[in-house]
Amino acid sequence: MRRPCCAKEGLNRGAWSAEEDEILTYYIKSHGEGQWRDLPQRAGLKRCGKSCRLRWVNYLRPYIKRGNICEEEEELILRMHKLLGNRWALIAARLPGRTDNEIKNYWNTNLRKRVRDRDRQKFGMQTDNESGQGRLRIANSIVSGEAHRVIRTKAVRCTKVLFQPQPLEKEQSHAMLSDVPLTDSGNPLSSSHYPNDKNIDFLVDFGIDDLLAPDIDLLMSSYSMVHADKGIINEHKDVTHVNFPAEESPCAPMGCARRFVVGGEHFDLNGEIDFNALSSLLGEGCDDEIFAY
DNA sequence: AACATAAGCAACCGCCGACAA
DNA sequence: GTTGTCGGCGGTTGCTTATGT
Repeated sequence: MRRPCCAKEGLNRGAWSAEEDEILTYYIKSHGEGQWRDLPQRAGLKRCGKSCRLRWVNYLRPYIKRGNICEEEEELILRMHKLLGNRWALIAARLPGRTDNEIKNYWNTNLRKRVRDRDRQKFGMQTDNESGQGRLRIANSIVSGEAHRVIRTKAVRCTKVLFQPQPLEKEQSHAMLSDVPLTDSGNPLSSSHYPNDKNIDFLVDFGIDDLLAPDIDLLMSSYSMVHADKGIINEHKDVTHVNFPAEESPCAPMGCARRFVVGGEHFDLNGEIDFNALSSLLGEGCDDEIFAY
């Protein structure tokens, strides 16, 4: 039987006071993160451990950016959401200083409605205003990113993928896809497995996630270029290689560790795959076909 | 000015996967 | 293989603020 993360009685709830923030920040800076269950007691906070973690992660942690999501970030969110669905933590991981909660809130309050209206225009449906609906709380399958089906895929073994270290032009993005994927046995795939092959075997053998990682790298690199121009960020400029150490990637068919390195930082890619996004990525129209395996 | 409604967002809840015993 | 714990995630709630009437 799972015990609750903390005793609920006598604990503070709701908004955090400045004093609580100070105590939590001081404690974590001197003792480090982790041990959230016991942290409140040790720090002298009348809060649930989960609440402490959430407060730290979403608000108190250093280098958190708040508000003013710029156009480039917004574009990145839209594209990532199209690729990954509601995987807020994954999306936030690609937006330095942003938290999953902020991205989620931003999507729910700004982007979702906008994209939904766009989709409805596209499919000739009513807008919210036209139908007289108010604030939507329940999940709506027509909501963007979900208007087309999102499929959970099985990953395949992939032990190592290397990218050329030279700087990439945007036009070269799709060329990244052809950077020596490996088969289960570790051998390079034949040219028949490359993206312009419509054969479904391409998806099975190549590994759908392998397609997405480069695309996300592209997103990051293009995003970084824009921001580097503005002097905002530059830490993601050098997308140099993708590496899947065999010992870290047992890569059973159900779960391949999808890890890539951007500017020295490691990212894991675990996500639902949007095949429509994939089709646009590949420049192939597969709207009418759903591949599941 | 007062009230109603909508929007924004911090925080909570419950579930799940990873891990250890 | 089973059970319990922990940390993390996504969905949802509810309070606060903004806007409309």
